[in-house]
Amino acid sequence: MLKIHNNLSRQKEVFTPITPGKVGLYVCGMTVYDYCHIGHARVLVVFDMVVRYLRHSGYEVNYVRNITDVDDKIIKRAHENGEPMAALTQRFIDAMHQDAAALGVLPPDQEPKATTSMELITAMITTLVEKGYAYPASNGDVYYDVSKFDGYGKLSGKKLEDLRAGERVAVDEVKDDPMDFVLWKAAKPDEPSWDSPWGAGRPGWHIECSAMSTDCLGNHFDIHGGGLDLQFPHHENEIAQSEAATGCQFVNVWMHNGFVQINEEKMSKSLNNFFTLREVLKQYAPEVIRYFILASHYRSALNYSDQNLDGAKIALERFYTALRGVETVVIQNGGEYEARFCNAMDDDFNSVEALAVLFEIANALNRAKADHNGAAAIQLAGQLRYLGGVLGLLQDDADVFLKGGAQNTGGLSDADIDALIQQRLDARKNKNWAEADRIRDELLTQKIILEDGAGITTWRRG
RNA sequence: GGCUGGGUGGCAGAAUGGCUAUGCAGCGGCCUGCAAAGCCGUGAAUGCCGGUUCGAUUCCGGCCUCAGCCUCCA
Repeated sequence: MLKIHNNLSRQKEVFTPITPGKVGLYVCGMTVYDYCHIGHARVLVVFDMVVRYLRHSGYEVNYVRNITDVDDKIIKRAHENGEPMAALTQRFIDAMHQDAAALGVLPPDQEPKATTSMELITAMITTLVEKGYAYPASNGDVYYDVSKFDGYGKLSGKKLEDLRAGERVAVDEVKDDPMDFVLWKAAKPDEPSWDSPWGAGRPGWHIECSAMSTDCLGNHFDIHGGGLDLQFPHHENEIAQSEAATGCQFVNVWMHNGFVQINEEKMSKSLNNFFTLREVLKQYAPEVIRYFILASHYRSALNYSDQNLDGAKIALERFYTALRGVETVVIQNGGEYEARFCNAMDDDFNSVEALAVLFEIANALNRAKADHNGAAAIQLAGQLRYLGGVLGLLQDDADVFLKGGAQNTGGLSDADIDALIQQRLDARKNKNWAEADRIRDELLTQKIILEDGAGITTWRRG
């Protein structure tokens, strides 16, 4: 029985889909004007894990993840670069898809873009204006009137009066209320724009998600996710827009993943303390990053550090070392471990405890190998790969992972290494331990670690 | 100022009203020419102060402290 922490109620609830057996899931994706950073990687991986587990549990999932391809920052960046907005966004959409694929993130079922959803967006704004929830302002913008929506603040736990008294709310002359937010922005000269009943302009950020999510999944759907920083105001505003427009509940379960922190501080564009995924991938294998993300609960803060990434690498080495040398046979279940694995995942996607179960399988697998129990080893290896696959992990060939190591450009080729190992085997045969140790040390300076087995020497990159 | 969520062994990081996390590191042993990997064993924790309870790290209250939201942000 799957339980999910619902941020709307701030507690774990038994998950009950609107339509039995089916799940509609919408996740706020990226604003494409730069490369993905580790925070984006976390959203991608966390909800990929959620989708994989929902499917493993037998649900038919319709996973929608949008792309914001028009907004102030994009327009600014395109202007700085002196390139058309569409060229800029396409470049970073392609980059994002590459990054997601590297992390083993499966493509969403639908990936709507703001710029190709303008009719939906203007239609929803029209409805909001007609119903009296929105008003055109003197400057050509259209604003949402928060005072008209009773439930405003229910997701973030904020009260309008507190928000108005907040330190950082700027007073804007054209708004009726400082908390009103923009649905449609009138175009300034040289800005990309679309026609609308209120003149040429572009959508405010929040409305696109209301329009696209209800279009793809219906007025009322199961799960909406995104980073914790989107809870307010973005998701709060989505609720206000969608529920005012449709007259029914928007979303049953709200899920937010925690931040990636660096030195105990949130990693963000505005603080300029972020690492792009591409930078990190120069140092660590993609699966190491995926493991690092899943080794903390999705709602906790995730502290980025070389030490923690190194720990993730070592943990994966343990798994792949256990899998190495065992014939790969596809097994479609986790055997005796499946129940505990699922109990962990059913508890609000507790991937950390699920990984602990995988370590137990690795331990049993190592014992089976030590006991020369080949049949048991093959079975356990299959179960480990199967359950690992539910998390999107351990699908690589063990030798490929272990010999791949860090970004080893230059240095010794596999053939060079094999030749040196052969020389060393000859030396060992002659009990020339000094020469054998010399070769081993020489390889170690290149971060090649040798492991002498029964009559065979294996190696890996450290 | 208003509102959230945290503080667990050397590190990372789960869980729990009484019993075991898990990984890394440490210590002892096995294996090895020596290592590495692996196996077996082992020490080590619940911010502070009260309360409830036979018993609290877990529930309640207060305090200290950290992070976050209230402005674009995954």
